[in-house]
Amino acid sequence: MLDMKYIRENLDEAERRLSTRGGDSVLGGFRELDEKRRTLLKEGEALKALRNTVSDLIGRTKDKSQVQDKILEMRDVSQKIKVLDEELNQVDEQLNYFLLTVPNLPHATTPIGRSEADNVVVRSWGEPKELPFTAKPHWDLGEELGILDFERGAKITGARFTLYRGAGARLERALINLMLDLHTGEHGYQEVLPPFMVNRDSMQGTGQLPKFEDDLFKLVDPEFYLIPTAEVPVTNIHRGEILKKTDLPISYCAYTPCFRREAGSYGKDTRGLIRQHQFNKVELVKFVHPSQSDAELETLTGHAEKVLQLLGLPYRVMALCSGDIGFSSAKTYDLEVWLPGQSCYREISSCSNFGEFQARRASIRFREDEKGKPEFVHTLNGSGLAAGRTLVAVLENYQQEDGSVLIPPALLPYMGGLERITR
RNA sequence: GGAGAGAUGGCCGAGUAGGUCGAAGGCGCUCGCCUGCUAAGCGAGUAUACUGGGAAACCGGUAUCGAGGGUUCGAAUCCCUCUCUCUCCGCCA
Repeated sequence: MLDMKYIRENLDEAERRLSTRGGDSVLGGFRELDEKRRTLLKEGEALKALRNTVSDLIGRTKDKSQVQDKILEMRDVSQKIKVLDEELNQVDEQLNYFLLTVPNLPHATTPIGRSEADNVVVRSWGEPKELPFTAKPHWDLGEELGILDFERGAKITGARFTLYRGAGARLERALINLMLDLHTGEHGYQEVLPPFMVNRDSMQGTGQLPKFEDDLFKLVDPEFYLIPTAEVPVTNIHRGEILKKTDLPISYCAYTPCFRREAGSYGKDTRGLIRQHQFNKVELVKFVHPSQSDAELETLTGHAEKVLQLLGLPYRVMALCSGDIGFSSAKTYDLEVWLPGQSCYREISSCSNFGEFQARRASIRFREDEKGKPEFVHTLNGSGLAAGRTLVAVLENYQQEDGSVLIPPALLPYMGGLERITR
């Protein structure tokens, strides 16, 4: 959520910065709504002030017959207040909805661009492997090795659900454990295990609602939502809180499954594990002092990269352009891992700085000075990493000519002695 | 699922025959005084949001006692609905 005062005082600038995201003007109608609100507010509050003082007088008067006329007068005033309040509530609701649907301002360093094609390669690590034989995509490897059962996943639930078996299930768990151990042991994150369903307020706090309801799985009774990422429950840990400045930065990492409707992607990535309705992910979340968020995005991205480096998986870091960053994000780096089976780079992590956008929605603050006003913290998060896609990358990069898959050295301690997955 | 109790400021905790309660008191915290040091003691201060005025310091208004609605000139206090917490019983991993 943007600062209403900022929009009020810098409407043109805000509009210009938002326009770099593409699409239509988003701030139209704000001025009118805002002014209407303040007019109603002024009028209503003046009447309330009057009522308060007169009611006070009535209260002090012992003989109520002396103030009978005042009582009648205030009865009218209250009626007027009620009408104004109702009108104000409507305007507030509109304004609030409006504010909740305006995306974040792109960061000054976010490259300007229209689409994915305008994203910028920041750096690369490792050499995309040229295998000395025809590389298979992971769905073939997984089925042939009997570790990924797409048909049964579909039978049990439906399309985009997969049953992992044996070494496949073990490999996914190994990856999750490696990531958690790395981030908690080496990078200073506290591990948390949050609820996988959240309420509406939490979804609104991080920006999924009210705009992206279609992307979510929703439970009817009670009205909960399945989390599309651990970002939601973990960022909301501190919703409505004023944090101690000395506690910042706060760093959490969490393993959770993630549930996404993937509405509007019917034709895309229909094969394999790339686009599932349920997938596993280890997420990194930080609450930081506003002056530190730029630097923290770099370190957090580095923490995610470290996983790929440990696994020996070639990747590149992309700075997403203004037209491609998410609704709540000011700046995002995507990590894209090399997949020999598909001869392309695929997103495996997304690391974002949200500035105060989420903190304002969720009211997460701190005080610069003991007596100072509360200010919003900055929030960041990044996948460290998406486990399913990491498994894909391991299978495709470590496949052998005979169809077996070697276990990367970093995972050996987690695989119970298994060094190679074979049929 | 059945029966009961409760939700007040950073924390604890008053306030239930409606009025001067943004809210006593205590603790904590901040500043000052005092004091070989520490502790104790003394004094002052200590919520948030919106809004009006002001360059600012700051001053004024409104709202907030779990959330929403109602009664009333006026509600932390009365009524209704919801949420959450706790205790007992049942059930259950």
